[in-house]
Amino acid sequence: MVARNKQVRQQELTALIETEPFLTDEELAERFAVSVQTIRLDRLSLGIPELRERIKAVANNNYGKVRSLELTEVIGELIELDLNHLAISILEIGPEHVFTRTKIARGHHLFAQANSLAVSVIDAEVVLTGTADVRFTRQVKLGERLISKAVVADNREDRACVDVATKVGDDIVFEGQFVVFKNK
Amino acid sequence: MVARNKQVRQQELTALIETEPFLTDEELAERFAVSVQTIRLDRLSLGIPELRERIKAVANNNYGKVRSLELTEVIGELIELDLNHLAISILEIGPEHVFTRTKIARGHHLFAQANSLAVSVIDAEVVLTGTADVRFTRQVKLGERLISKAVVADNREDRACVDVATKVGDDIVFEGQFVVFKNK
DNA sequence: TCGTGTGTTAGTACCTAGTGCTATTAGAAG
DNA sequence: CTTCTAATAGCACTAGGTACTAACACACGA
Repeated sequence: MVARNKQVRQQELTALIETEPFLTDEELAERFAVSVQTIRLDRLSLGIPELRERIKAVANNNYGKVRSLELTEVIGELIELDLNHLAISILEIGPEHVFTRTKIARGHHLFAQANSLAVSVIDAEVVLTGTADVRFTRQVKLGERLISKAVVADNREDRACVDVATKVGDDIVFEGQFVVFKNK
Repeated sequence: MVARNKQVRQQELTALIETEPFLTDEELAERFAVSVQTIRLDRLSLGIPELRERIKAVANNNYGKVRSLELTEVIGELIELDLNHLAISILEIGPEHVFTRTKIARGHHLFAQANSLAVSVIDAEVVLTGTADVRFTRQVKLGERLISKAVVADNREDRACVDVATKVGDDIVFEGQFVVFKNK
């Protein structure tokens, strides 16, 4: 049996593994109705690592990722913090931040970076966002590095006003005024 | 050599695997200066699965999580959509949305729900947030269900104005005015 | 002192999901 | 008919285990 569908199979294999990375060679062989050895050769020629490596990659990715996206107190990497005055953070836009079609970052990630920075710059037990007035001034693309700077404009007993500006290089991509409340 | 440190070692093992789940029995044996077999017996009696299962668990967890948190087009569950007029979504506040200490939801999740709803209600190829004016009117706690309603107030050729209100029960917890831009 | 029990180590056979290599075969094209 | 490619098959080997058996050290108690 000569399969001139080799090319087709290899394309489908690549696509399949992208959507379902947790399939063994044996399961893949069944799906494509070829031998396990053929799948191995395909993987080899396509540079697709073995199942256990694929699982590890997913695990590793997310072991860091979920932490940094959801479980840390600040979205992005906090690189400077002068409580009640100034804070700076960096966020690198990865595939998880963008619209799949356009590769443009979703607004709420920029908001999240700025909001968490505005909250963390204030020195109080509990700080919550009250109001925010934000402008998205330029599109942010996959791979760009957002540098966000929060400056405390007004700091009273129960509330503070924080101005946040986010840049990519010299371009301002986001500006926001946050009014945050301090609870005892 | 009688080790009365068995109990201590097992406690430390449990803790270590929680913080560093990607260690083989051999590496663990070295750390605790015992034989590999001892580590195996410890894992067995503590019910700790083997390395490959631990990796799988991490991968699986996050394979679902990242999708639902980051890769979906709309944050929350879209329950009604009348393009260019109205959209409603529901978001249940889970542990991943709250500050660990206070169990209060982070503002950017409320923003994300509202922002993605405002973007999805507009019928165009590419829709991006331009400006947003938002107010967080009440704290949202772990376990509460946010019902967000987006109404298109003004819809022009190149831009639209969307009002979003989010409620928990009858309480308004978030209000926002989004100006979104349509790109061809 | 002699057992007995606990903790630890050692070793074997087996498993999965592979790698890497060497044939061998089917079938189409020259 | 030969030659090439795609596919298949088999073997030795690997990591990181499971499951089990055997042996030994040492403390404690009668």
